[in-house]
Order: sequence, then C-alpha cells, then structure tokens
Amino acid sequence: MGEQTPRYHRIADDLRGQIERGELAPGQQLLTEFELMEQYAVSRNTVRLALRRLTDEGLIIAGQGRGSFVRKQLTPAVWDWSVLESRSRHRSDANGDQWASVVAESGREPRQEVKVTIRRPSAEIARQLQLDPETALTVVRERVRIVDQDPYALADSYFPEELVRGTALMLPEDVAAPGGVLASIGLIQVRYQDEITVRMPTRGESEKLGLPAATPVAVHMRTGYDKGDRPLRVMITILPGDRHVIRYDVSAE
Amino acid sequence: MGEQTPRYHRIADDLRGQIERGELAPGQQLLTEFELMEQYAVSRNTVRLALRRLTDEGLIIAGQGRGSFVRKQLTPAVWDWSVLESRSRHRSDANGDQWASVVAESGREPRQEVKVTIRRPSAEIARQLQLDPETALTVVRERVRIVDQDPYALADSYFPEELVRGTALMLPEDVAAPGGVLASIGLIQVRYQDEITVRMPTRGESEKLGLPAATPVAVHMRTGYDKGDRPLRVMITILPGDRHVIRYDVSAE
DNA sequence: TTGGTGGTCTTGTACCAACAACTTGATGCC
DNA sequence: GGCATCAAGTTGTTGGTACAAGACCACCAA
Repeated sequence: MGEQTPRYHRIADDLRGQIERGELAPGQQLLTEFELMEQYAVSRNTVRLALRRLTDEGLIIAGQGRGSFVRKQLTPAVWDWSVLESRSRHRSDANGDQWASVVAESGREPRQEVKVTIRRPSAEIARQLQLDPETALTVVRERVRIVDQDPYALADSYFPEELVRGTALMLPEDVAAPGGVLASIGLIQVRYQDEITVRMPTRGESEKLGLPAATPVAVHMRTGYDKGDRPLRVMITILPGDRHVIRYDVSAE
Repeated sequence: MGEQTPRYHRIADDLRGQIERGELAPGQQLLTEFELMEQYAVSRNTVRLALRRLTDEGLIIAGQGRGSFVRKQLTPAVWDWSVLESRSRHRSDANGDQWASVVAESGREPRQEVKVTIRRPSAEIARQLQLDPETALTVVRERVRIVDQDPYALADSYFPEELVRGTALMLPEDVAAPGGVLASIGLIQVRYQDEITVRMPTRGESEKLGLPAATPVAVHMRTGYDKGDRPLRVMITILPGDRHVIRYDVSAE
C-alpha cells in the first residue's frame, strides 16, 4: 500500500481537526483506544502512535485507567516584569510578592515553600554575579510557588554570601518587606538584566511542578545591579508554558 | 516481575546519565537500536520507548537511515527587545533589521522572505489593535527570517489597513528605513507592550522552521502605540527555543 | 573522473499478543 | 449507612514479527 503519509499521521490529523473545530470540547473524553482501533480499522499500536502525536502537541492528555481527554488550557497568569521592586505600583510589595498579591486578587490562595542553602555557585551563576567560582559562596533561596495546592512555578534566588550574611534573607521563611527584601537590608537594585530562554523541562522540574507531557517552560533569569553596577542577585524563575504569560512594557522615558 | 520503574525508564535514565556526564558527546552517534537491544537484553519496542523519552526531552535526535545522535545545542542568538526603534543604538536601523545587523555582525548572512496580504483580523489581533473584527481590515506582513539558508524565526506584523494604505509597507519587499519603517511614514511608536508565551509549535510552524522534535517556541507579541495610545502595529514573532535568548534591560529612568 | 546502481545498515511504520497498573462503579457484607 | 472487595474497563509496559523508507558506501560502467 503505497501511501504517502503514515496512517497514524492521518488519524492524528483527523482527531486534531475534531479538537480544533470544537467537536471535541476541552475536558471531554476521547474514544478509547479499543474503539479507535475499530473505527479506523488499525492496530492498537497505530492508535497509540496517533494519540502520542497529539499528546506531544499538548492537545490531549491520557491517564492510566481513566482514558484520554482533550486538554483544557488553564487561564494563564500574566506576569509583569517591567517594574522595579522599589517602585512597584502593587501596593508596596516586593517582586517576590507581587506574585502573591496578584494571585490573591484573583481569589486564589498563594503559598510558597522556601528552602535556603549555602552553596558554591555554578559557572553560570558565578559569571552573572561576577564571583570567583572557586572560592566564592552564594546563598540560595529556592522557592516553590503554589496556588491552591498546585505548584505553579519555581523561583530560585542567588545572593553573594558576603552581602547577605546574617540578614533575614538567610531565614528559611517567606520573607517580605515593603520596597523589596533586598532594599530592607540596604541593597538597592537600580537596574535589571533579564534573559528569557525556552526549553523542555528537566526531569526534576517536571516532577516538582507536576507538569503534563509536552509542557515547555520559560526560564526567566533576572540579574539585579546596584547603582555601581555591582550584581546583587540572580533570580531564576521556571515558568511552565501552559499557565504563564510574561509581560513587559517598553516606553520612551 | 514486580519492578517499580519500567525498563525503558531505566534505560533512558542510563543513557541520559551518559549524555550529562559527557560520555556521549554532542553530535556523537548513539548505539543503534539493535545494539541497544542486545546490550540491555530487551525488545526493540522497549529500546524505542527509551529513545523516544530522550527525544521528547530534546536530548537526542534521530534520523531515518542514519542513526540517533546526541543533540548539540546551537549558540543562541541574543535578542534585545528593550529598545525602541526610534532610539535604537544599533546604527540607525529599524527593529526588524536590528536583527539583520546583529546577524551580519556575527559573520553570517541574514535574509528575509516577505509576503504581504490584506486580511480581516483574527479576534486576538483585532483586540490588540482595537479594531472591529467584523469590518476592519489589516495589512499583514509575514516574514521568514533566514540565516545561512536555515530558517530562524517567523515574524508577522499586523497594521490597521487605513493607516498604511498606499505606503511602502504594502510592498512585498524587505523594506527598511532609518528610525524604523513606521516612523518613515509618520507613525511614531512611543510605547510597546510585549507579551511572551511559551508553547509547542503548531504543525505549520514546525514545517516552516524545520524544527526538530521537542523544540518549543516562544511567542513574542509586541503591540506598538503612538503618544495618543493608539495601537499602530502588532508584531508576532515565533522564536524557536533552541536558537534564541530574549533579553530585556529594566532600569530606573 | 564521473555517474548511476545496488546492497546494506538504520530508523520508521504497522501488525499481533499478553499481562500489569490504575480507575471506577457495582456488589455485598457489617 | 458505611466500608471493604471485586469485576470490568482503560491505558501502560513488554515481548515478538515483517516490511518500508531513507542514508550511505562500495562497486561498476561510461
């Protein structure tokens, strides 16, 4: 049978069309693999290849023992990164808790799990903080941001150890202060450099965030500098693509 | 055999470890499926499941008839979006050709394929441009940005038709002007709103860009406003994750 | 030298079978 | 009623086979 496109491609195309036209609504259960076998007169393997294709595109999601379902897209959280902590319009909250207040406004319950460690910096972190990777130490605050019990993002902050030694930043608690936590200990960030990359999550990230298959992440790395251009902090945020929008406002002064 | 983790998980973990430890270098060919069958004493099906896992993580890439290879990451192009076209430091070029000049600086050859059409706007575009989706028309400039024959990004610009009627923007050519093309016809953008989302590419994007499997894309939507807060343009750029870094500088005035 | 031709190697597609693991709802016991 | 148990249904895992399709190389012929 000299067909050009493989059968499982055409089955996937057919199902994708049904999803895009709305004949299969978000959250709705698809036919079972066995039913699809009969409908298309193919083997179960071929059906599974087609379903895998849709899974990889993020269109459906399968659960063992339950069935396959059209994936419903979450209403994404919009995240405005174009404001300095020190002049945040969001009622005097730090950037770390801009998040908390934005979430709270939408009637949901934010929570953060914080873990603090002292570590030798990785090559990338050392470069961003202009530290010697052999001798310097960094204080690392690893946060898991949770909304209504569901993990939403990972946010890890790295500080040069000598700058924050003995301050509240070393407490494994959810610290917040008006104007930003760094400002509260006398470190004023006047400039950020943000770099955003896109990739598939690592296994560890995928587990911590409970990500469904085929969910890419944005990696947002923000380096904060004081007015002498000394780097004070690197914050790396892992934002799952299915639940976040990153926003910037760029304007002439 | 009451094992907790499936065999193909463990095989994938093993191979992933080899890649991460550098025992398998980027670009290097993996053992063939048949050899892996013998080495792990499993069926080809199981080997393929393990390889698929690594493919989905973006770690390897397979070619029919050639073999499987450790994926080498490209040196990503850094893309600075925090500058207005009108005050670009990059030798008086438009944003659209900030790209061209950055690429040219690194000794590679940039090229753009441009297609211009007039269309009724989608709901999203109409909302961004504050147009009536029933009656309004938009001029759409679809560009494929190519570096050394390889497609690198898609950049589609949408203009309200009444604003650009009869101007150079309606020519299906690679137009450029000092200070930006819009400025050259009297439309001055003083503010942008950028929204970045992350998702898997659609089939069409994947084909146009020749993306390997498991390559997510960043969708960068920039809406430009004049000083009366009237939207002048929406530009949607599709940036494959394996070859782009998005950068912003955020500073106090 | 050049070009085509064919054979071999490798991954891709498609089929079949069996059991495991998990979910869900029904059943029945206390 | 409440709770444990069971059975049926569904996807997950693993084994097998066969042929197709693309890549690559060696060989031969012009």
